[in-house]
Amino acid sequence: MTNILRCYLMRQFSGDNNNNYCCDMRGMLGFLILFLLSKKPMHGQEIAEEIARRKGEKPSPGTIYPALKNLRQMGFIISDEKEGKTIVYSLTDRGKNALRTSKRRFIQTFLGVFP
Amino acid sequence: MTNILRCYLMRQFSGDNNNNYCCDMRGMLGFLILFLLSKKPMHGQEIAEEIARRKGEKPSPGTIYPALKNLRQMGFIISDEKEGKTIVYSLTDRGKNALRTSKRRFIQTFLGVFP
DNA sequence: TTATATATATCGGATGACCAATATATTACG
DNA sequence: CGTAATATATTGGTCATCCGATATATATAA
Repeated sequence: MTNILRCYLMRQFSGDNNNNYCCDMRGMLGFLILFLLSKKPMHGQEIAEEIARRKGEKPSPGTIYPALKNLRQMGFIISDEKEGKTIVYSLTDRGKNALRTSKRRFIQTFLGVFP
Repeated sequence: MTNILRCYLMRQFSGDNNNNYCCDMRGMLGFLILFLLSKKPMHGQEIAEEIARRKGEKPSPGTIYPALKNLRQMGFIISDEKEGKTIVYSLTDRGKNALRTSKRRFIQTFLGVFP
């Protein structure tokens, strides 16, 4: 595991606050993808389209696929056997745990923003 | 107004999706500050402490003050006359509008994340 | 078969959030 | 008064997100 991945992991999903990355608000894309995949397994384009529906702008391939690659390398998502041209991703148990932790922090941070 | 500020403005607060910055998820700090100030006027340290309470980690001075400066330069917040060592910030009308737009986009993007 | 559309993938570059270190000003306390 | 603590502010540097461009593979249509 590279240092970059470790930092990303710590920053986004660690419950341990003894690191310097907690205040970095970047990385909502990974979080959002995990959340979307927790609803139902999807392939890359499906995810991009769902994000487009929510944000009004579709993330480019250069955004979505590296993000998926990171999440896969971290063991948070797994790709089913490639069938044809689509690759369907779903959450691993580790991904579910990561999402749970991440969600708790997200909710706590933005408490009151939602009506 | 510099180009950087314009891009930031467009990215974070514009309802116009015809720009290339909508998919950038960075900048949650500015949004969070606007939200906190909408509850009550605060000075820098108060804001930092409230964020610490929510996130579990206090943003450094090098994070919070440039963020406040940006928001001020964009006309979203205004500083009351400096009394002693504290500078109390509050939202301008433009800041309130920005927050409203930003909030709508935030809620739409993360729909379902909150319980 | 060939052409087009779709899905996946990678790379280079730009960007700006963020922190650590540092500096200054004001207040509080001895 | 001088020292310590608090609040504000700036700078330099690191970092990873994100996009645009490009490439490849598969599926569909002609």
